[in-house]
Amino acid sequence: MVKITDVARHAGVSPSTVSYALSGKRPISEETRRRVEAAIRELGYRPHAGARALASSRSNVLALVVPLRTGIHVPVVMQFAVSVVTTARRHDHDVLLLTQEEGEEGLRRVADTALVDALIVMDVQLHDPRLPLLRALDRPSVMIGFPAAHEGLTCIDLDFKAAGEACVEHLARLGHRVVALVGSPPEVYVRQTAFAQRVVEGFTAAADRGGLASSVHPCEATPGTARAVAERLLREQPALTGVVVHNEPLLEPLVDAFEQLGLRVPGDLSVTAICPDETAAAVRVPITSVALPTAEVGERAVELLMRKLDGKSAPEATLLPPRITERASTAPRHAP
Amino acid sequence: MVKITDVARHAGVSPSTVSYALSGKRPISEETRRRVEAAIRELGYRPHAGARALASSRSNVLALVVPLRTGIHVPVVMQFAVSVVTTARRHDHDVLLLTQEEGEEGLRRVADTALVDALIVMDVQLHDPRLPLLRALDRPSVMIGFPAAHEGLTCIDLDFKAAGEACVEHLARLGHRVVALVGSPPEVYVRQTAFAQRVVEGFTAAADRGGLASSVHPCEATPGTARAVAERLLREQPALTGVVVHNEPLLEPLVDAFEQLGLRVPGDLSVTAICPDETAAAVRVPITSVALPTAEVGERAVELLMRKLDGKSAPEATLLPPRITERASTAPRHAP
DNA sequence: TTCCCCCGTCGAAGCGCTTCGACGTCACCC
DNA sequence: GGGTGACGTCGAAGCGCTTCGACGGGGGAA
Repeated sequence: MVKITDVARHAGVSPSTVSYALSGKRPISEETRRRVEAAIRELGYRPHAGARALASSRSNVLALVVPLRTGIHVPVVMQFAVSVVTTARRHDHDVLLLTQEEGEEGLRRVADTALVDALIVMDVQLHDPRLPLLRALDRPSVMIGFPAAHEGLTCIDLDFKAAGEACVEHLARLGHRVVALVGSPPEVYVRQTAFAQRVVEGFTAAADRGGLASSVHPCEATPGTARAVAERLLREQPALTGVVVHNEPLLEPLVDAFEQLGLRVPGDLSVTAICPDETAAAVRVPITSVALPTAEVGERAVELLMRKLDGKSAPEATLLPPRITERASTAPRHAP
Repeated sequence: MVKITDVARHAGVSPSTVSYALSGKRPISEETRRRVEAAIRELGYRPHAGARALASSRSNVLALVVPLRTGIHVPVVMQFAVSVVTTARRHDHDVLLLTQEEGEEGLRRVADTALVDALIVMDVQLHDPRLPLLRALDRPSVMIGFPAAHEGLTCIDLDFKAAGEACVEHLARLGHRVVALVGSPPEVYVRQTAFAQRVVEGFTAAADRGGLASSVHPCEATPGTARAVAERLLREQPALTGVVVHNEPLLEPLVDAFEQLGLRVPGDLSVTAICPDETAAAVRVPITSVALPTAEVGERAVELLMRKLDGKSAPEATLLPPRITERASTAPRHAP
């Protein structure tokens, strides 16, 4: 293994000079820097991560806790993860993968052993048991999602309440008076997963405000249930003309089911969704949707951490405003 | 931060004794061990990961490279990842997440900086550019998947060729004479992704051997294309009665499409698949399938690495034999 | 010209842990 | 009863890096 002293000798400088040339923490003459860089290249030097972490008390590793629970749409989780990893790399950090299963003990372990410098937590519940721990930890953290009480914590997410409202308001503007929310699986609400709850809030508030008749239906995320869901909706609300879907796997099958029941989309029924743009655009009838900006959320989560690690201030709450994209699935309501 | 010297003082022993009590590398008296453990508990001691890595030249971290490319079914990737993380934790290791995008440089970086002790690589191509690198690295690695030439490397995967064969043979045994393979997306084959290729090999070989008429159809993994795929299959092979699906997202929509075209499953058409058991069992008509044993593969990949890290021998090639489970989607062929 | 300060570099002191060799004690065997 | 190990513990020497204080030399200000 080639170490910093080898580089130093080869470049005719002291080890500390090599270190400063690498970190830029002290000025180094152009000439010296060049010689050091040449030596590094010729010897194929790579600083030892452990030694660096020990001496600098920075591991340059971030922990990412991913949810594994049922009802969570896996591809979306992966999009967050990829965005986090990619952004972390841009900031010269790596990402350690923790599963929800490891729980609080896992968080405490990687933080207390100084394995990681900071943490990102996903799948936040309204009353998340990890909150006290995150507050107590001596390392910065960011939550993707908003718990009920988040003072002293840094959170970022799409403004799901506003997203729910945006969908209803879009439908209301088109003249729809009876709307339904096809939500996430029941267990997601039982766990009080923050984002799902907030969609319901926004949906209901906007419908009430606009005087629309509305109903909320938690639904399994299995495509096979789409037909049954569609039938139930129409049975319970025969005048239904607007649907908001917050359930990725069900989106396409649900549209199919409605059409098989004789309702054209958007002719007889307008459909909007809250999901990644790619998902919405890929459906046979491209769906008007509020984008789930996974890439942006992941990126900004990392950037918030970087600010905190640099000792700079970071906003506690970042709510990304919903952005609705009109596609082919919504249209003005038929004259009755 | 509480360190090993604090624990030592509190327990009335030397730091090295604490270390040995922790690692078990030298015998420690019952009495001393108890005192050390008590001190650790009382002080809330956690060994510093960096210091440990530096002194022992072991980071207790594994790198996992996950594929991000199109055509790869994300939930399956996640299942591998979860299994790897869980198993790694059982062996007191953590997992660093690398994206395919980081490429060879990423592998070299984490290995050369001693950030990780060993590597797991997924989404192996037949002629994977990373092979020379993995051979040259001074750290052990395991590939999930089999490249064309894998001497000197450790690989593990389901025996996809045998899986393809098993599906055809199952259909042949039921009397089917005309079969089709609904494969992964075209780009997967273009990249020569190892497992997809091998399924085709096995499928074709078994069909030829049994004298069955067969055809292979790479297919996009978008549910919306199911109807078109079904129509094409029936147009090209009107006598078709057996289908093998190696394309998770298309499985359920395809079954629906066939039924909409007037073919009952399994009455008129028998369907088998290669996919995780949960996926096969969740379809409306539960699908006879060869299981994709993601949990087992991930677990064994980690265990192979552990053996290698312990200096023990590990088999170079581990091919898991296919296990077919009969469900409701296959039946003897109708008398013509 | 003198003083001061900044630039660029060096040496040395750790960071917190593991590990090696050494040493005293005790039991056991011939 | 002395030799021989095994056991249990200690002290010290690093692991490879960062960082702090120091210092010589040169330029600008007075």
